[in-house]
Amino acid sequence: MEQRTYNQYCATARTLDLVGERWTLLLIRELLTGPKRYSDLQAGLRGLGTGLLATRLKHLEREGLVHKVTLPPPARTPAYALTEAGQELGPAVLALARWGLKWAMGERRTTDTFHPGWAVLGLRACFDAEAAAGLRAVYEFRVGDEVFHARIDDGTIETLHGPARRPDATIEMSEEVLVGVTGQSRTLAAAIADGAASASGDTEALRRLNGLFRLPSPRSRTSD
Amino acid sequence: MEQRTYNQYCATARTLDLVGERWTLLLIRELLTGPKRYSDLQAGLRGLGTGLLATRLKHLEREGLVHKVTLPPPARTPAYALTEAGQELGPAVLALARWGLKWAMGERRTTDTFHPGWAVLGLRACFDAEAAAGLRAVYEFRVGDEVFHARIDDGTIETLHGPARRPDATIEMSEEVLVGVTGQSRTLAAAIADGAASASGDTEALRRLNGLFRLPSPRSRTSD
DNA sequence: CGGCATCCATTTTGATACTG
DNA sequence: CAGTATCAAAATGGATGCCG
Repeated sequence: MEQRTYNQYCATARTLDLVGERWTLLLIRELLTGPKRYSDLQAGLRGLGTGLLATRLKHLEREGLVHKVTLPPPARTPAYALTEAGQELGPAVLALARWGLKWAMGERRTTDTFHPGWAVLGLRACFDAEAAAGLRAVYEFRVGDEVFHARIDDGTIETLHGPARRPDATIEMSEEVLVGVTGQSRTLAAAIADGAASASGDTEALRRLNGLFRLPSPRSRTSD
Repeated sequence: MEQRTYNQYCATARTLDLVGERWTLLLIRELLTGPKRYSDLQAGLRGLGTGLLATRLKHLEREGLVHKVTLPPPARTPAYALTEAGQELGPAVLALARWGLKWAMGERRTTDTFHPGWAVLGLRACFDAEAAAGLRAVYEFRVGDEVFHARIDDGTIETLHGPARRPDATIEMSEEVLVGVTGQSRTLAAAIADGAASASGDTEALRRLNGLFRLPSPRSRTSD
């Protein structure tokens, strides 16, 4: 089973040799918000069969982008995490996401799955480092039965799956509302203002929240 | 013939629905340095059959990322160019390239093809906007029978195929030397210093050239 | 649950031959 | 040169079955 390659001495092609196959970058997207178990990965990637998932994981492991870990007690169950090399694909994945937010989102189709983690990663894609200068805050997001948190520290952001230890502020909303925010049919601020989302915690942290993310104005590709 | 999709309401997945198929991002990479004719695209993408190239181009055209143009006189031949939406994939492609420069380059294999344009795009990937503050210069690169130019204007860079109208400086080298620079077995400055590359033109422009690009230190993925 | 193996229907792709 | 047409080889997806 020879590995397929573009056979080009080019940085882009070499990267795509490693992560350009179908599902691979989405697998990495899943892991960018923290380690995940096999079944969680399957759940996040409907359509990816168990066999292909195993193949992809083994490939990424062999190539040093992913490694197998054992979740800390009380879980003690095996999971997959990104190595440093894998983590550093974050900027590339987020660049693809930024492009998609501007040029490809549109409405949610009835056949589209949706997971809150994708929107949380979208926050990271839209994070405005300059607007966060001097801010140090942890926000917890509760959506349906999923919890995420964003840790902001003076121009840097980290978005992880799971609860925060001591969040400065907590924002809670339904999955539907988050879908609306993702597609920019409403802003997070508007959702909070009209009660579709509830926010609590440190007033100053909440006040600064709105300015931290700069969403691109959606554009149509067909009319240029 | 239904188009395959991940069926996810996620910006990354939507982007990959459009440009995630094999060869597509490399096709866009080719066009990032300017319009190209059908046969030039084939030449840059060995292994991509003519049938698939036609399919990909038609798809990208239909999706509004590429449009067909007629090259200005005296060429007057049909070519393909990126639309605004297509151009804006530049940051994503360059992010993949930056990752590859750090984590995936290694040596050139005997089976690897190489085109100077890829290295020129690599320059764009490594461009350090802060280091270019206040600089306005056009550099022309001659490698083998290919010519490119980089136009730098106070923190922005544009790298295009073809000669510059009035370059401030010209750098010339063989393809082998450029391969060495790409793989970081030697720096551009060193190549100029030891005569492997020749540079001429405005002294000030040449003096600032070296600081403009920050290459990542190559790292191994297997030993972390 | 985690993970690999197997079988099979569909798609994608790669390589080449062919046409205006 | 710019593509179409054709066909063989891979890759994918989906279902299942197995084993610890």
